[in-house]
Amino acid sequence: MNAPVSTPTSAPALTKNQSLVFDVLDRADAPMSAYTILDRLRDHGFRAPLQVYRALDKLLEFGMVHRLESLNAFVACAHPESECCGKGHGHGHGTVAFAICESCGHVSEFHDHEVDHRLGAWAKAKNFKPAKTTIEIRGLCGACAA
Amino acid sequence: MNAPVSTPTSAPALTKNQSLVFDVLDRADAPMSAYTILDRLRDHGFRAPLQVYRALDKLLEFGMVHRLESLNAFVACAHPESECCGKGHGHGHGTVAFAICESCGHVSEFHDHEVDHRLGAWAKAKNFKPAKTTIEIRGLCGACAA
DNA sequence: TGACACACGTTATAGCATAACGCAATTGAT
DNA sequence: ATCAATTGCGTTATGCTATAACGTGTGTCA
Ligand SMILES: [Zn+2]
Ligand SMILES: [Zn+2]
Ligand SMILES: [Zn+2]
Ligand SMILES: [Zn+2]
Repeated sequence: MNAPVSTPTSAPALTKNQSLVFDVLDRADAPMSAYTILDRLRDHGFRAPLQVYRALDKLLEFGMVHRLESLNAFVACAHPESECCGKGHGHGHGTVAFAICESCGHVSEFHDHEVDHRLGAWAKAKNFKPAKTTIEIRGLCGACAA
Repeated sequence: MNAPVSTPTSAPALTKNQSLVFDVLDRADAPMSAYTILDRLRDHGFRAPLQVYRALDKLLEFGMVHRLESLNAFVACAHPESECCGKGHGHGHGTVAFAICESCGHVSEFHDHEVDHRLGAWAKAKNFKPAKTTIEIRGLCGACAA
């Protein structure tokens, strides 16, 4: 009864908890911390942080959610469809960058092939094997900077 | 008696606590968390996290220390001398990237002008005003990947 | 049927960071 | 000299973020 429920869609089947967490993030207009997500889901039976973290771990693994390291918070994936660096595992995409507005909280997710390339070139030259790359720009969005 | 002690060098004068914290980081061969720094300085009279965090805040402000967001840890600045993007406030440098070995903890700090340029161009196009940019590559260094 | 994998729930604990108070020393007017 | 503003410091308490360790239930597949 706790197994994932398969759906007619292409995305990986999500369990109930994973769906609840993803829906909260997908509807949010700013990054959310795990504990904020927890509070939003108290009415759906969530009682402990682990319920959130376990769902987040899976959603991160599926590539449906991103963690913003500079905020200790999470966002639903909203990367543009440009699959130029897709890695082929279904939804997958290459390294992505985030622009985070410190005033309104809005996050823009984008991919820049040249940035990826330059960082990859540095790694290759130094014989460094990248596993995960974080790029986050904090600042003010166009609307808030005006 | 708590005022900074001026020195014949060019760097900003550091207070006793700031010097102690910087020395610990400068001698370390891997990033250190604030609490680890605290433990190293118990013998020098440190008793509370705030003593560390306040020193770190100043050192970050001076550009002598960097925070690694993906690790919640700190490193002494070790950027190469290339001052191509120096901002002129003494030691200052432009956006810097970190390659962090998940096996041995070694951190390489580097600057890539083209990456800076591309991220700046994106920001300009989107009318986003960057305040601080984080670039961190987690992976395995040459020595550990062998 | 039994071994296994996986999602789940709960309690406790670990690790990271700041709020709020008050004191001491320095600085730089007036 | 004296006062006000600033800065650094020390302490206590608190809050936020994340994981360890345990046990349960359920579906899968020899
Ligand atoms: Zn994405
Ligand atoms: Zn904004
Ligand atoms: Zn540096
Ligand atoms: Zn290494």
